[in-house]
Amino acid sequence: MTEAHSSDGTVGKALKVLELAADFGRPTRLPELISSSPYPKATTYRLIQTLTSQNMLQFDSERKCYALGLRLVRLAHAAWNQSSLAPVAKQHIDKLAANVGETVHLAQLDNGHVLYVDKRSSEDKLEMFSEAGRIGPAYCTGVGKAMLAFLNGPELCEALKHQAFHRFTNSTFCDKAKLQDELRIIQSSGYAVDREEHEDGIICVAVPIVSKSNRVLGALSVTTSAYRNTIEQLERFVPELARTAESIAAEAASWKFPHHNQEIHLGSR
Amino acid sequence: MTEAHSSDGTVGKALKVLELAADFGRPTRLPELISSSPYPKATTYRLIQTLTSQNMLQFDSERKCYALGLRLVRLAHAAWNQSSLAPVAKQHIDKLAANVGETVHLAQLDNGHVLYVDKRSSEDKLEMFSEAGRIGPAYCTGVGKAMLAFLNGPELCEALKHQAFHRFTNSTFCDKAKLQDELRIIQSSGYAVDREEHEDGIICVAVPIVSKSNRVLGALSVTTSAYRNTIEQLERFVPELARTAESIAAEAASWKFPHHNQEIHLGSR
DNA sequence: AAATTAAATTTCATATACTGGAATATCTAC
DNA sequence: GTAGATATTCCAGTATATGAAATTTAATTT
Repeated sequence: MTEAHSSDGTVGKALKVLELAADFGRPTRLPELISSSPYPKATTYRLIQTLTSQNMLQFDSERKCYALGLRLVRLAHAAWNQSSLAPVAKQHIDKLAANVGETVHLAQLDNGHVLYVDKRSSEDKLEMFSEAGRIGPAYCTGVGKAMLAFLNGPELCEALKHQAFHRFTNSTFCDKAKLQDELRIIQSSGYAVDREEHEDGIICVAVPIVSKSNRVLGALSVTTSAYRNTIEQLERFVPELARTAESIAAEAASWKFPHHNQEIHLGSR
Repeated sequence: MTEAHSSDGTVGKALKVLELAADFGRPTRLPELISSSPYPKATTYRLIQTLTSQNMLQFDSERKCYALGLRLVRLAHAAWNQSSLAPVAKQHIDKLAANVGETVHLAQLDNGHVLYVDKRSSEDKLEMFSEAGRIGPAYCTGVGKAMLAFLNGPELCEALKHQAFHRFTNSTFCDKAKLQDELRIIQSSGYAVDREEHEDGIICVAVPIVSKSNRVLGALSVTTSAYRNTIEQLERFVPELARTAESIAAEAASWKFPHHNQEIHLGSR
């Protein structure tokens, strides 16, 4: 239903090109964009022009390359506030992180992938966007599996289509069947475990955040180093993790329209 | 030249509608969007459909409202990494914040407005998007005035068009002439001061970050409470602030293509 | 400096996708 | 059950996007 059909007319194409620019992960030259685009040269060229004129891309005239525009950062700020669990979860995560003394991640599902929307870390200073907005695989991360396990049939089916099953480490589950077995276990236990499946030396436990109506809203995890802790030690955190997830779900439900249109007096756009 | 003409065909209209949804600052109902849209009902309706299908908006079926989509958060993460000064400036800001022991802001100009892209705070924990992506006025903030002062003629002219000159506090400069006088002072002194012009009780000093070729890249500020410090005390930080700005500009210049396309193995979008 | 190659931009006839007033269907409330 | 609001679809007319090819511009080589 709410699938991102690759073709929603011109707008879909423009966003596809924008996504290409994002995928390069660095400022990109016109020919690179054109050749990686599924659309003909002239079409791609004009879409890029339009996106640039709209500040969704920006052109660096010295280096002759295109990068994502800052307008996206502004829009994402609004998106993060309006649509992510982060503002609702903030207080709860603060408390959780303080109690467990390990890194806490808040993630949501975006197109079958894990989107990290917030993070608390004992050591690091704040990392802002360098963390929030990051994406990762769903099939081999704690938060990813926790969310997948509680999706309903069609949702799961859709999400599974997007899994790459790339082998990151020796422990990575590389096929759908094994993953589905694992998901069943998670369903009954209520939490997921990542045993260095995504990154060597990194383990975590994660729980889903599920609404009253059984919709998966997101997931919460506690991550640590495999050299510092064992899975068993992490599992001690599960009850508190689960309690926090519940609180977040409850607050998300009550937070109908929490954000009032705080007046920002700016001129024309 | 690189102006955001409100009409770049369908794409421009779609983005305009997206912007409307962002401006509400909260999940919005269809009629609200339709009536605030400059386009006819059916057109707006379909643009919303397209944006939703593209995950730029998301529809909350329980509350029957549209909110900005998480795809924006993902895209913004890439934008922040590629296009903002934040990744380049990170180390420098860390050091600066540690030395001055006050809140440090990194901002850039977006369509005549101040866009905060990073922040270091002595007290607060990390605040992620709640800070990064925030916008503010240029004409009455330290970072804003610092940037305006070093724009060239056409750029300044363009930027001034977007200033609302709303009176936030008793100290706010409310007209263009006074602002321009102030900008001249900033030009010669090299730094800007905010004497509670935007928010009562908040003062700051700011310096622009200017490239070798004299282009304004951004601005850096140290903020504090008017009750804790005086402007004169803040001015002691100006030399270090200026040095940091220079380092950032230098590093930005050398950072041609710093980000290699770190392989993220995900499935299809 | 001329020649060669690559990159950026424009042209233009065509086809397609967008448009929007109005009709209709669907939901809500009384 | 009816009124009023909201959501969605129709469809002809048209503006807009399309894309192969041509042209201009810039970068490299000889």
